[in-house]
This record gives sequence, structure tokens and C-alpha cells, in this order.
Amino acid sequence: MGRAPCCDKANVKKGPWSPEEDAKLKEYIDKFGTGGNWIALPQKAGLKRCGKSCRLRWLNYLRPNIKHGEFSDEEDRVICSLYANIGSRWSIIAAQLPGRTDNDIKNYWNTKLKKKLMGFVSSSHKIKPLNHHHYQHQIPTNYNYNNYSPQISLFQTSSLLISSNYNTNTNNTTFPCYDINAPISNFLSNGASTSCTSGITTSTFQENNFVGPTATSSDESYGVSNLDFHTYMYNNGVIGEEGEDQGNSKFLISGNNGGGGCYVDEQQNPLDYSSLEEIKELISTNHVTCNNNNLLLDHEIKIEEKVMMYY
DNA sequence: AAACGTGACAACCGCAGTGTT
DNA sequence: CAACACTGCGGTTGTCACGTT
Repeated sequence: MGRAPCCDKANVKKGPWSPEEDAKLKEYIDKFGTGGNWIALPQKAGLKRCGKSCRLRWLNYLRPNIKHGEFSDEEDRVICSLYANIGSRWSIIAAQLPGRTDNDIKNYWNTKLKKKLMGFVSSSHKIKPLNHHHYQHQIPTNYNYNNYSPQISLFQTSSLLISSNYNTNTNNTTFPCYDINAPISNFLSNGASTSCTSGITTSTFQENNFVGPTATSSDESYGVSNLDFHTYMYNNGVIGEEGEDQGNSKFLISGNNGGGGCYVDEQQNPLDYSSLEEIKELISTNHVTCNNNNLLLDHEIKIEEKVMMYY
């Protein structure tokens, strides 16, 4: 047998919290802490709320040192960079932004940053709005959906956004880059941004070359230099080699450099047009994944479904 | 001034992993 | 070991304020 039911759902208040409820919860936790048991807490604190609701209220609103209000440019950059690399892992992203909650960041991304990003991409590439008819012509009939890469697309998008604020000139753009090889545990610290910094490196696009992360740790994978983007991503296991078995080549975008690489060059055609559309599509559908084959498959299916609708 | 639309944010829901009985 | 509760997370929905028509 298990435990007693967590709460009587019929007898639990829902909806916005009143100042009185906030005060009760805060007072109780200030005195006794959470006790590691959120389910029992509301009853002890004299609240007619579900423990889950109390936990959320505390973590997202009442907890000390919670930062509300405008996000700084630096926070924007961190969110974009992390989102591009790890996807919608809001709790991990939040751990790198002291005072910010995952819910806050998630809301901020969904309501503002995503639009900002899309606005940047479309304005910087002067993309006309596409209707279904237009979209149809952008998709080659032999388009290989297994070659679609949400992660790389967002990586590129994010670097484009970030590059507008960072050390930018026409041929040489530097932006912060989270090392995709850094152990995930780097991101799982208790909000300590210091432990993550070993995962942050600087990467540069020079002409058509992607210059890999500059060495910031003893990890050998940092030793790469003057590496093209595709090679870098391939070496780091993010993308597969062109012509590989489809199961391993899901991360490969058909690029404009013949070799299958994805190059970001702000002077030349920076991104394949259809890739850009897919970035926007990706952002709008929230199907960003992080090396998760099942989700990728799901994403591919959805893309395919959409394309089927257009034909 | 009322109706409607939109954006921002708080809160809820459902799922998955883990722990407990 | 099975069954169930607990916890944390990400996605979604609800609500409110404000702007526009």
C-alpha cells in the first residue's frame, strides 16, 4: 500500500492567492520551513490550498530574493544561448539567472523573447510574410525532413540575435556559447552560476569559418580551432555526417556550402531560406528538443503533417 | 462609454522520475 | 516487488489590465 491521498481536491481553494494567504504561507515557512513535505504544509499553515499550489506560490513568488520586472540584455543573452543549446529546460536556465524562476523565464520567453527573436530574424533577412501558397514553393519536393535540426537552427538564430549585441563587425562575430559537451551536471547546481561558467565559452564566426570555443577548461574538446561549424557540431556529436544512416543524421541541415555544413555568414546568404522559415516555425510551435530522439521524431512527424497540409 | 482584442503573468494540469509503504 | 504518493518540471490555461475601435 502507498500513502494517504495528498489532498481533498473538492475542499481545496483554487485561483489567485490573496494577501492573507500569502502572509500565512510566508509566516509558516519563515518559522518552520517547508519540512520537506509540501502536502502536509497547507493544513499545518491553516491554508485551504493544495500542497502543490503552495509550493508553486512559494517558489515563484514568495521566496526571498525573487527578482521581478524587466530582464536585462545580459539575461536575454543567457536565455537565448541556453535555449539554443538545451531547449526548454527552464529550471536549468533559471538556475543560471539568480532571482529568476523557471516560470518567469518561460513566460518571458513565450511572450517577449520569442517574438523579439522572430522579429530579429525576419527583419535582418527581409523575409516577406508567407502564406500557405508561398510556403509551398519554398519546400523542395525532395526535402529530407530527417535532415531537419531544431537545435542547430536555434543555435544559429540565437547567435544571430546575440551577435547584434556582441562585439560585432561584418566578418567577425563573437558570441557566448554554452559548450554542448559540458556535463549536464554543470547546469544542475543549486543556482550557483559559478559552476556553470566552465560550460560557457566564446565562439567566433570568421568569414565562413566557425572558430570553436576558446579554451576555458582542461577538456580536450576545447582544443578545436578554426573549425567550420559543421565539423564543430559533428565532432561534438550534435550532428551526423551527411549520408549517414538517417537515424544518426537527424541533426544535419542541408546547407548552402555544398558540404552539408551550416555556415552563418552575415555577408553572404546567411541561412537557407527554408531553414529560416523552419526556425520561425520551430519557435512558433515550441517543439525544441535537446538530443531527445522521441521528441525529434514527434517534431518531424508534425513538420511532415504540416507539409502534407500544404500540398 | 462599452465592447473587443491583446499582452503579461499567475496558476493549474498532467506527466515522469523517485521515494515510501 | 508492486502500488501508490511525492516532487519537480514543462506546457497550457485563466485572469486581469490596458489599449484600440
